[in-house]
Amino acid sequence: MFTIGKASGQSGVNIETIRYYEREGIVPKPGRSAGGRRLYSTDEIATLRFVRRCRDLGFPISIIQTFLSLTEQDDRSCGEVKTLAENHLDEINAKIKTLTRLREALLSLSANCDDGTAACPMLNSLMRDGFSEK
Amino acid sequence: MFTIGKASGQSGVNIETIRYYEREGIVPKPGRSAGGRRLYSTDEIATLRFVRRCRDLGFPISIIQTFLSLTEQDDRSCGEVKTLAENHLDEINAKIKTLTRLREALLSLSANCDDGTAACPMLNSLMRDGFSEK
DNA sequence: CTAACTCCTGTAGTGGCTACAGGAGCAAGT
DNA sequence: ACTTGCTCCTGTAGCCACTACAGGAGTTAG
Repeated sequence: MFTIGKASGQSGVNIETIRYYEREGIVPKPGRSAGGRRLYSTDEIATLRFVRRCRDLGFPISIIQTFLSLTEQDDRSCGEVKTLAENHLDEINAKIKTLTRLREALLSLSANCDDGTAACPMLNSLMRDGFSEK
Repeated sequence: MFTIGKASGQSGVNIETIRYYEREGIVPKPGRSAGGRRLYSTDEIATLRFVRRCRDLGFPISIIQTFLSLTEQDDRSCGEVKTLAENHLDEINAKIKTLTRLREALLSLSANCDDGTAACPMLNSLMRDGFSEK
C-alpha cells in the first residue's frame, strides 16, 4: 500500500487533484492508516493513471466516469466507448478548425503591423465598425 | 444614449457579461439615468465591441486591457501590439499542434474498437501500463 | 529528540462568464 | 389611472477542473 505522495508519483496525478477526485466521487475513497493517512493499492493507482490518461486525451470528467463504470462491468461495451470517442474526436476537430480560422484572422490583422508606426492598423481595424469575426 | 439591452445588441456582448466587465474594471462605468439604469454612449458601445472582437480572436482579458490602455494613448504603439499578437499566435499554434497530436492518439486508440466486442481494446490499453500520452 | 518532511482538513481563488432570485423602473394599451 | 409585460437593478452562486493556501498533525532520519 502506498501513501498519497507515492500514488501521485506513480499515477502522474497531482496530490491535490487526487484528493479533489475523491471529494467529487470520481474515484473511490481509499483506506486509511492508523494515523489517518490515505493508503492506495496498486489497483487504485492504476485507476488514477487511467483517469490521467483520459484527461490527457482531453476527455471531460463526466465521460471518464462513464468509462470507469464500463470497466467495472466486465462487459466493456466497446460500442459505447467508440461512440463517446468519436464524439470527442468531432469536438477536437471542431476546435482545430476554429483555431485555424482564428490564426488566419490574426495573421491578416497583424500583417500590416510594422514596428515604429503610430496608429496601429490592427487596433484600428478592431475599433472600426464593419469588421466582424466569428 | 442607450440602455444596457441596446448596448448589448449593438456590441454583441451579453448583458450579464457587460455588467461583469464593469465590475471587473475592464470597461469604465457608464453614466446612469434618473431611475438608476446604465446609459451607454456610442463610444462606450464601440469599446464593448472592441473587447468582443478581441475575445473572439481568443485574446485573454489581461491582454485586452493592455490594448485598451494603448488605444487611450493616441500613440497606438504598434510594436507592442505586434509582439502581443505574435505571442498569442504562438499559443494558438501550440494548441493546434497539441490537438492534432491528441487526435492522432485518439484515432489510433479507437481504431481497433469494433462494435459488439466485449473487452474494449481502447479501455484496455488505457488501463494497461506502458501507454503514455503527453 | 528534533528537524524536516509528508500528510490532513477546509476554504478560497483561477478565467470568463452564466444563471438565478427577488425586486424596481418604464412604456403601451385599456 | 391602472394593469400588463418587458427590461433593468443588485447580489450571489454555479460552471470546469483544478490549484493554492493556512494551520495543524503524523512520520522518519540522523
